[in-house]
Amino acid sequence: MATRGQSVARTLREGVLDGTFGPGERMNEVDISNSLGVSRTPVRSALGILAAEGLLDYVPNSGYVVRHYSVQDVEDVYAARSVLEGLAARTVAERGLPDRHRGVLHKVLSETRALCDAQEWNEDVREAWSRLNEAFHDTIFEAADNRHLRELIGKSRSIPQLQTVKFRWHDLDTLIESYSDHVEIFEAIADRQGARAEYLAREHVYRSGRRLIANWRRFESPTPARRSSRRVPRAA
Amino acid sequence: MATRGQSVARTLREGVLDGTFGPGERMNEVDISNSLGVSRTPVRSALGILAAEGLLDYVPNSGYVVRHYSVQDVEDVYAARSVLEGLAARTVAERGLPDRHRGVLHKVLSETRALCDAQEWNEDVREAWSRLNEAFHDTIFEAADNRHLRELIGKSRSIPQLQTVKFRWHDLDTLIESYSDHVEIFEAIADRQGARAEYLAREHVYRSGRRLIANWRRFESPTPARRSSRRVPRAA
DNA sequence: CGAACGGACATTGGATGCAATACCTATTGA
DNA sequence: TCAATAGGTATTGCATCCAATGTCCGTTCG
Repeated sequence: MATRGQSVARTLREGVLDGTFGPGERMNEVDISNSLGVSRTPVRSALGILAAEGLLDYVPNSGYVVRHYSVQDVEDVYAARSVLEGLAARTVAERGLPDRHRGVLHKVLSETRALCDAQEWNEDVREAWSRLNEAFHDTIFEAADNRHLRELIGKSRSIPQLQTVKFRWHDLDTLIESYSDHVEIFEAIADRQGARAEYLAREHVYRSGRRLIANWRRFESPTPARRSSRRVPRAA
Repeated sequence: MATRGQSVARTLREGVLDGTFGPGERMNEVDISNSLGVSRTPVRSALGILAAEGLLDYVPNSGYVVRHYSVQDVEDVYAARSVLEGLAARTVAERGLPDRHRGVLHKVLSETRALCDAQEWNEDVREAWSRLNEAFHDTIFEAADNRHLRELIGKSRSIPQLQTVKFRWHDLDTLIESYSDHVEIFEAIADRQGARAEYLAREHVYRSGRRLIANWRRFESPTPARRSSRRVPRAA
């Protein structure tokens, strides 16, 4: 096991990503340390890390609040992600896809294909596809073998509330369209078509982003106000 | 003034970037806190931040060491930077360059031009050009108006020892070539040529990176071993 | 009745003390 | 002479304590 600070950071990171902590919500040190059963020290360390990662905003003498991602922010993230994924795809296409990664991609694609053919849509399918989608992109990044690129992409995939928005995001048509994109990207990479692979990856991410943004707009409209209760009103 | 943790982080960050702390060097908490006249707490906070930024490596129960950037790492960084700068240039070209930024760029370019025409090369010229170069790129990022992109680029510009390597990096020919690149990028943006601006920015960063990498290789060859003295050998 | 002022409190920022862990070294035995 | 082990020590990890700061609320004065 790692240090407590690290595990607290992981826990809090998950909470921010899956929406347990809403946007604008204050991260109270003593509350968190009480609920996690540790002292304030590792909590503070974890909060500092999450702020450096961009998940929290920090104001001196006031503390940390969950960063609010507007529609504009999500658009910005996906604009950057598209060129980064394009770079990864092009790099792999030009350098050649190692057999190991080729095998993984093949497996991922055939499983996704099975999911498409089943023509069903439920929570299990959504979950399975989510993992397959991540595996596809991760494998390409790994094959690109660029540590810095992986770090940047990691940052681009950490968006507060992403999980909850994604939850109502997908449907079967999305899955099929995405699968078809993946197949083309894979073939372009396998055929060493660098420019084409880059273009396809960019376009794929752009389309995914556009769908996400549409849902993000619906998601954030009902709750435009950022909660910011510094202190709970005293009882009586 | 901000908190002590923040100023300590700034100080240490500069030290890592300008080579005061060499690659692989241990960041001893008590030494740092003594030399800066603060307690261990803000130092620990600062070290955590720098580790999250990627400037330090962290191993539990051992502490923080300055991250070693190999030639491969620098290549990776510049590969990512080139597509990010390309995205920024294209974005500005497509959305149009605001008058304010146009004015700044014009001023930066004319000052750079004056530097080229002077046909001199000394420490002051190098310093001035370094600032002008940063201003040029910063202005484009600002005009691109993409918060996430700026964060990613910031990460890509934080490389340990960058300052010391850059110190012996430039010469007059480099300056002239770079100026000519900047002029073309500016014109492409002003003419709303999005694809061309992206290509030129990419190529410009690629060339800059290639030069830096050549020097990096010369720089790191003499000291391949990463210093890792956990404790200073006791005297006698 | 409204606005400004003052006090109290919650919360964060920093310092210090203590425990735990790992490393280094010296010693001993084969 | 080399290797393994045991002990000492430096250093980190965490908890707690104290100071500082900002916010909220009640009161008072215009």
